[in-house]
Parts: sequence; structure tokens; C-alpha cells
Amino acid sequence: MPLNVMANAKQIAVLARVSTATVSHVLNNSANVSPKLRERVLKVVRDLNYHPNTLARSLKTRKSNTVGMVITDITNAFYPAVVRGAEDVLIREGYTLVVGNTDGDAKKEEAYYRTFVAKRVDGLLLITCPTEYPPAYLARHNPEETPVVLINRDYPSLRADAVLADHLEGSRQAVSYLLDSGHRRVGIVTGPAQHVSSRQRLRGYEEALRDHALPVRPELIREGRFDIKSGYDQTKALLALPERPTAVFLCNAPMAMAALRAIFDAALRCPEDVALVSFDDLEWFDLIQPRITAVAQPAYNLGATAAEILLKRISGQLTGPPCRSVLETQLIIRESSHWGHFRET
Amino acid sequence: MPLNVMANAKQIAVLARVSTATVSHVLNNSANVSPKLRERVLKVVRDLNYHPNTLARSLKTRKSNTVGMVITDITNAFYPAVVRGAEDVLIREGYTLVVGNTDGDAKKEEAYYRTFVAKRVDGLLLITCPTEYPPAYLARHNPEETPVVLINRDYPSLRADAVLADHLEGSRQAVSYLLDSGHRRVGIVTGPAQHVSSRQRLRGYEEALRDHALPVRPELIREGRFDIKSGYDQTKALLALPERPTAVFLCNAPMAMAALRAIFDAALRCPEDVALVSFDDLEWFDLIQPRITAVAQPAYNLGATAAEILLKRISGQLTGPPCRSVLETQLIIRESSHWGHFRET
DNA sequence: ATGAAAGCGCTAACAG
DNA sequence: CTGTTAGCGCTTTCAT
Repeated sequence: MPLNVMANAKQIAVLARVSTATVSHVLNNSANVSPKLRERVLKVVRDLNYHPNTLARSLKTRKSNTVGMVITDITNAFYPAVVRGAEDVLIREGYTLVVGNTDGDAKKEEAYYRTFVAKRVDGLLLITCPTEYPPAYLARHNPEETPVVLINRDYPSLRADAVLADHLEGSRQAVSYLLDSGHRRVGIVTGPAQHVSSRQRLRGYEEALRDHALPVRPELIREGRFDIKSGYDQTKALLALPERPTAVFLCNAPMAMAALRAIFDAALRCPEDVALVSFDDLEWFDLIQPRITAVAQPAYNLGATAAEILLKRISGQLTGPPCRSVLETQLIIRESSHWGHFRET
Repeated sequence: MPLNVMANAKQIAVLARVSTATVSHVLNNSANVSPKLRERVLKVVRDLNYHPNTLARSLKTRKSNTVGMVITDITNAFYPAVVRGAEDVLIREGYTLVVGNTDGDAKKEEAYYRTFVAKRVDGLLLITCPTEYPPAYLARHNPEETPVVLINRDYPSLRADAVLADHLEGSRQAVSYLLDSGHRRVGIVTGPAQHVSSRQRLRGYEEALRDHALPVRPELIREGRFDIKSGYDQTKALLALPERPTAVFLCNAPMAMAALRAIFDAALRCPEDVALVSFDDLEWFDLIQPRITAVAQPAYNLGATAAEILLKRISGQLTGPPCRSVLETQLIIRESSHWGHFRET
């Protein structure tokens, strides 16, 4: 069993013939130390391969220089991109980012939350499991003690800052584009309804239809679970409709990939027979055939912006009521939505 | 600026009219406490929403119940899968996994290493940046203090355990399969040569050729950088050869995706004109057209096995010289490698 | 069964 | 410029 009896400041002090205070001072530049002593300390530090114990330091300073982040699915490329954004700004400011993956499991989420506050992280970046209401632990949480920034989640009751993509507008643009191209029967596979962003993406779809004075037909709306299987099944169902849609809008990337397969398996061509648009972009979308048109969320910026706000809360630069920033999405038009031969108008 | 003045054991003790020792005992079940006192303590804990400070606890117990993990690219689906494997076994044993992403940057890698040992993690899971020789900080590292398990890296000089996929054999199988199908000109796009696993994948290719009494032709071997761009460019170069290969083997998944695009862009069909096999599997490979044949690394198991070994080192169950476990890959045959019209034998 | 007290490794007054 | 010292919040003997 490793004893973890690593060198400590006391030993460094003895070997360098100085006090622990001096050791601390040279290591933190917290006071002027004569070059002579300074060098003596640094030499011993190097010789013993000494790493100051951050636990003790944080205990004393009440600052861990660590931020905890919770994501729901490390396997979905969207989340790693958000993490990267947060990581980059945090590292630049000398923070460490600790990421916990919940797999959409609320128990795991709360466990990570507890671990993080028990470790006294300086702040929290949360992508909670999708629920209508905020989780109980969060309602109990005191943001004065540990600031929280929500990403793509919005619980107004919570007094937490939020950074969100504009799901509604992104979705409206995508569907409008399809409608403008002449499509009149556009199917949609949404995400789970308890998900606010799912509902907003659906609303964008509905608004686009209304903008074009078109009716919302319930049979063209199917609820998926944001995974491959449901994306495949629901698209299949859409394609089996007596009046087949000429375009389908899939509310996330894995479902869009699955939809493409469903189109192929139905012996249909994309985009000639059925056009496809995805909410969320993937680097593969620009490689496969047909290249897939997508609404790109500013994943990296979502993370970076959230981290910046959090840092301001931590430093006290930002105080007062919660702020919400809504970031724009971008419609990337590729081949899967091209003007098929189909046109009714 | 958040004061982080969260409740502490002392306050709990006062409010519950007990000593801090008793608070500690009920929280850790470290001694029998009368139900009466126990309940009193727990009530106060709930009322104050008290979270024991892990920093202080770890400082005292010399145990952080945390494992640090370093990966090179969170954006490549392979690594999140490894993380998931490690995470699952670690969480089950009450550990927290902290993941650092290096982007292949050796400076970041060392920074994460320092952070982790400074936080006194109980163990380290490392996927280092690919280099011929182990990084200097690792050579200096004392595994008696903090055990280390390497994943898909092997530095025999290091006295660290290693868990590896069988790159050589996986690659040999894939290429043999192509050769058995009748292909005689098989191109390969390798990874960077300083990468041990790259070299082994290349060796597998060479051995397969020798097994079939075929010469190794230098013009069929191109070195990529494991990214989309190099995968595309090198495949393009292969396809432009006077004698075009009838099959290409791409040494990782992003390069394989890019290769498919390169084949399309050259107005060639896959697999009819050029067959394609990928080292590393991706869930999309089973969705796109054609479905891509791949050598699947046991990503999840790589992480899980590494975590299990690490846990044994931490607990002292496992002692002595470093162990190496080599895990089998699996060849998943799909459409992209199908017997085209092409056959020479 | 409960409590008093020492100490984990560090930082930060404060003194000299 | 350097050292002494008192904690940070917890766990853990050791008494009682």
C-alpha cells in the first residue's frame, strides 16, 4: 500500500536550513527572499522532487483553484466540445477543471455535485439531467458559497447564471430554410419533452410553419430520445406515412445519422427523395455522403462563456442577480437539404 | 467574492451539543454512537446542508479517494470510451475520477501531472503524448508514492503497469483479411512514427504481407497524423498512384472517415473500386454508406482493466514488478471491405 | 459511548 | 529579509 509519504515543506526547510515560512515564500513569491536562500530552497525542491500539497494549501487559503463541471454524455461529441471551451479559459486563469459524466443519471449527478462541494471547488458548471424542474439538491444550494453557471439549462427559480444556445431560433431558421426551398411536408423527430431545449426546438419548427401559413400536423411530429435507435425508429415511422414527408428535421446529431440510415434502408435517396437537416453539427457531417445540413450550436463558446461568467462570480467582479446569455446558432447548409426534384408551390 | 464560509464540524457539534469527534463518528460510522445523539447530529447536518470538507479529511487521512487520468484528445471518441470504462470501476469503488485533456501537448500533460500529484490523488491513469521515450517527469516519478498505470503506452524503463490493445495483431488480422479476399495492392496510412502503436500497426501490415509472400512496397505506405486532413491527403496520394491500390487501410477512425471522402471525391466507389478498413471503430461506422469495416479496440475494457490494476496497486493487493496486459482487438467486417469485382489471384 | 486534544501540510500575520 | 506561531477542518488515539 503506497504510503504517500511525500516530502513536505518542513523537510525542505530543514535541508535548506530555512524556516517553512521561507519555503512558502519562495514557492509563492509572497515575499522578497534573498537570492541565496531562494536558490538553496529551489535546489532542495528539485532534488526531492517536491510537490506542495494542494490539499493543505486549499484548506488554509479557502481556495481550491478548481472548477467542477457536470455533463450528461461524454460520448456525444457536443459535450466534449463544451468542455474544451470551458477548459481553455479556466486553464488560462490558472484553474483546474474537473469533469463528471452522469450518463443522464440523476443519482450520479447529485453524487458529483456532492463530491465537488465537498472538495470545495471554487465554482460549478452544470449541464444537469434534463428535467422540467431543477433537481432538489440545486434548489437547496447556496450560490453565495459556490457560484453556479448552468449551460443549456434554464431554471429561473434558481438564482444561477445561465448560458444557452438559441434553440428556438436555430430550429426556426432550419425549418424556414426547408420551407423556403419548397418543402411542404416536413417531419420532425424531437428530443424528450421534459427537456426544455427539446420543447424549444419543437417550437421553432411550429413557428416556422406558422410563419409560412402552414398547419402543424401532429402526424409529422415524433418524439425521440436523442439516441440512434429512437432516431432510426421515428424516422422510419415518418417515412412510412401515407403521405411521406419530403424533408425531415432531426433534433440532434446521433438521431440525424440514424435518420440517414433509415432513409437508405427505405431505398430512398437523400436529398432527392427526402431532405435531411440536423440540429447539432458533427465534423463527420462534412465528410459523409450526402454531407449533412445542420444547425451548429456554439458548443465551444457555450463552455467558454460559461467559464468566463463563473470566473467573474468567483472573483467578485460580477455580483447581483443571475444573468442569462443566449448564444446564436448557425445554419450550415450542405448537401442533404438540397432542393430535390421535389417542389409543390 | 464568495466567502466559502460553509458550515464545519465544529458548528455541527455545537448545535447538536456533542463533540466534533462524535460528529466525525456518526458521519463515518467509525464508532458506535447512541441513536439519540446520532439523530441529533444528522438533523443538524441536514438543516445546515452540511458537506464535510474533503480537503481536510484527505489531509488527515492521506487518502483522497481520487484518481487522476490524462488523455490526449477528448474529441476522438476512442478516449471518452476509455474514460467511461475507468470511471465505471472507479465509481463503484468509491473513487472520483478527474480527467485532464492534453490535446497532445506535452506541456499540458506535465501540468496535469503536477496538479494531480499536488492534489495527492491516490493513483494515475496515463495516456501520454506519443513519444519514443517516456517524458522526463515520469522518469522522475516515484510509483511507490503514487501508482501509475499506462494505457496504450509502453515504456519498459518506467516500472509502471501498462494495459495495451494488441495493435500488431489487430492490424495483421485486418490486412490478412483483405489479402485473403484477393487484394494484392493494399495501401496503408499510418499514424506518426514516434507513436509505438503506429509502428505496431504498420508492422502488422508488413507481417500480413509477408505471411502472404507479398512484397512490402514503400509507395503504398504513407504516414498520416491521425487527423482528418492527413487522412484525406494521404489517401488521395495513394489513389493517385499509377497502379492504384484496390484497398486502403487507415490507422485510425478520423482518417478512415476522411479516406471515404477522398474515395468519393476521386469519383471512385467503395468497396467496388477501393475497399476500406479502419483501425478503431466508431458507432457511425455502422450507419453510413457503405458501413465501414474496422478493427475495434476494446476501449472500454482498456479503461476498466487499467482502473482495476490501479486499484490493486493502491490497496496493496498487487505489489512487485510492473505488469502488462494486452487486450485483444476485434475485426468487425462490414460493407466497405466487401469483395469488390476486383480479384487477381 | 463520548470527549479532549494533537496533528495532517500549508499559509499568513506578526515579530524581530 | 527571515522565523515563530496559530490555525484551516478534519480524524483519531486515548482518557473518561
